Amino acid sequence: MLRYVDVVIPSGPDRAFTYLVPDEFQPTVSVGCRVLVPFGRKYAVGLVINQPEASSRSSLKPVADVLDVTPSFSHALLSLCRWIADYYMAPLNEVVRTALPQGFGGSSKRRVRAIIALDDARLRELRSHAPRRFAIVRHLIEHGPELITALKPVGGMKSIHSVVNALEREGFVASEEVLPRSGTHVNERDVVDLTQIDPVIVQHTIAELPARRAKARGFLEGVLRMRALGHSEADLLDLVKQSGTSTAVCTPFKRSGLLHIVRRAVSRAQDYGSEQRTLSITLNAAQQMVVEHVVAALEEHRPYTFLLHGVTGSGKTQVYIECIRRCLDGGKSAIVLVPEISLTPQIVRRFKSHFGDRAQVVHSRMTPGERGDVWRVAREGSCRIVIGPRSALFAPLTNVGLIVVDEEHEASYKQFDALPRYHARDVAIMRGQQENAVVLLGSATPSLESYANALNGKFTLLEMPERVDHAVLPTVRIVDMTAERRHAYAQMKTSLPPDERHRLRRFQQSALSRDLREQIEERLKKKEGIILLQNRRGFAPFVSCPDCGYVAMCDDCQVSLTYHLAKRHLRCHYCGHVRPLFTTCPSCASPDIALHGMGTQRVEEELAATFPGVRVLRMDLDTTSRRGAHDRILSAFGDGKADILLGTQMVAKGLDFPHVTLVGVISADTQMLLPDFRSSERTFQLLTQVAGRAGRSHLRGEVIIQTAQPDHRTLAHIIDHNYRSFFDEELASRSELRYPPFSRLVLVETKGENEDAVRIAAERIAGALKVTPGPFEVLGPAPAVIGKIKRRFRWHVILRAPKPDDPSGALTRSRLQAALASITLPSTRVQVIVDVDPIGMM
DNA sequence: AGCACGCCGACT
DNA sequence: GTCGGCGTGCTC
Repeated sequence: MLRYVDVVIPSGPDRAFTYLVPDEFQPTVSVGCRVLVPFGRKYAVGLVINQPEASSRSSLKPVADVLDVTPSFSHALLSLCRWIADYYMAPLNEVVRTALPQGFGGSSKRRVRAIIALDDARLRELRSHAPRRFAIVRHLIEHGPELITALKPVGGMKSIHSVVNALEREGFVASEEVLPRSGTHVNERDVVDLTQIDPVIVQHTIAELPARRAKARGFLEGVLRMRALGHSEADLLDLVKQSGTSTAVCTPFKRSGLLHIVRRAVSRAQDYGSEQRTLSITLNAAQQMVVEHVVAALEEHRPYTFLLHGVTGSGKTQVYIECIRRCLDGGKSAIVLVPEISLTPQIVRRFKSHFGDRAQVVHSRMTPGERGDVWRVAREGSCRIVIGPRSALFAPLTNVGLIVVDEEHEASYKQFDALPRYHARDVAIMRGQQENAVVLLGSATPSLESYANALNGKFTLLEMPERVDHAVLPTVRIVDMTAERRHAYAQMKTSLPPDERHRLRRFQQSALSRDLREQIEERLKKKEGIILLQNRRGFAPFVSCPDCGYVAMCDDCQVSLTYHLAKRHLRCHYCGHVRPLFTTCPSCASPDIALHGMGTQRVEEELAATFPGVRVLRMDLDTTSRRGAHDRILSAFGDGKADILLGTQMVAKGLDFPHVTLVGVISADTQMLLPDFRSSERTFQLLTQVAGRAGRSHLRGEVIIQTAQPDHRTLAHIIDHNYRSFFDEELASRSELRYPPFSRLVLVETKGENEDAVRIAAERIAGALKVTPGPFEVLGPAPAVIGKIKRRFRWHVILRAPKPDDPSGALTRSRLQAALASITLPSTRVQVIVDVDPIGMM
């Protein structure tokens, strides 16, 4: 009998803990099950990762409860978590936490209640000598029991725990642990069983009701209405709410047998109201070919990775849908990864219309409960397809046959701001390997890494070079904004009186070149759609004093503040702090301001001034922060309620509006000039993607890219729609500079409020690495490009390991681990962050 | 990761 | 005596 379990605790430290298994749980507990365990003074959800034969410890606590009948984590999923922990140098418990739905890996919370009367003499005494403690007790008496976290602001103190402990010792309060959410308890609701109803009798009852029972009448009428609509069940609470009564109305009806009320487990897993019927798709020859390759691999039941390179508008989604259908026909399930931003209702509806409730969508706007429901139905097998961003990768589906990674080049697949810092595309490939599943990566602009893998034989390359329905790729033109500027300057000068000409030093250049302006004019006349990209939000990205050169900076971050027009304030795009625009320069008291650069708000304003009456929809972080705003903007544009869709990179992703014939890029420069070895790749991807929004029907599309660097190499490949020539050139440059895919990078960041401590930590880490012999070079230490974010200074050390010297990266990781273990940090308040295969290095 | 505990110093 | 700030150590 295995009487012990090793448990990792998602909300705990980076270790496993051993527990005893009481006899009653012996039959149910196994590796991969979630358990509830006593941990310190709390109860925590844990995951069984091992069942050891024996334990050397004398005192072990017993498992308090088993939360799964069948394991939540299959062997394959658990070993995937182990791989992530190892490869990304992340704690296993953190990996498990990300693999579980939000909140499912929690621990108990302490709830405190008062056990003293308000008029007690001891309380008066407390009031006089410890007013803050008194405030807590009074709050508890007045508001009832509270979680200790809710008490923090009441006392206005930092260390609330010791205070509550003291109060508990002295008999003022008592506390208990509230168990964490575990997902074992299904939500239940009361429903009226409409199949058991005789409408004639109900009608009769309604007629018999006395006049004063108008609400009961309304309730019964609601029941009849639902039945007439063809429903078999009606939610009791909904009926009650509609008739403005309480659940008490139905008790007499229940007793008389008029209504049958049953309790139902309900799931909030979305129902988009779509039918289960399977729509047929007609695939063209190229699409058919791709599907056949994938299906052949599915039938082999061996891991296989395909890279589908299909130009924008080549019909990749149809291919995914057909592949998934064939996967389901083979009795297997599927996962579809999509970048968060492209989880538009358009896409969701397409999947839903083909697969109905067999497909479930997870996205960031869902509540934790909704996500938990999807996870549960995936586990139970009632849903076979999970669609979502990064985290959908961990869906507890069994028998996964296919994993689709749409837009595989998207940077958002790499988690960079939390542990584990994993790349969902790469983990998808790993999950495919471990579960003998086919992985289908799709993109119009594959990442350099993936395309290189396709050429070297690790992946199989599939191509769709043509658009569907005989649509053709748009023509792309470059407009030189420096020439434009010279022209505008000359014009402005000649229009001024001679004695003022020499005083003109600066003028505000227009966001729109003459060429773009003419094209917009033409589309407006023809009622064709226009999309404009300006990848910067706000009005002016930086603000300065024209007299002394002072630039408004964030106090907490090393970045300039952006002026926002709507609220007329300055905002930090890193920490969100806002501050009013200065009325006089804080440095020299000059009353003037200079607004520099061009954000979406400024472009919006100029469009309104240039084209009176034009209807512009702006789509950026500021207009899409509210739930559903994103969708509202897109459907408004799709319905022709606006002429121009203007926005940041959001407008580049996966949108399909057949009436759009013009795409304008206000400025390609910000993207091209970023100090990052991937900036060319990003530029190519962003501009190709946004260009792909034009001409997706029989109407020919046109793209205008404005830039101050018309000769930039990347632009030539975009004009030609030539991915391959871009790839070859960029690969050569990566080779020369020894960047990925020729090497593997690991970024080590130190971070903290004490600048010296952060610097010293980085120096020690770099020092230790430099004396560690290993197949890598050490770059740095150096301050990060953005040297401070949210008051915390940042330093970087970069490891670069040529691929041939350390193909798996294992050597680099173990040497780094050793180096980190060998040093002491100057302060515990310096954080060390390891990012394997970093995506951004700013 | 919490959380407790022990120390010092500021403040009542 | 109360509280914050900080370092240190523990959780099966």
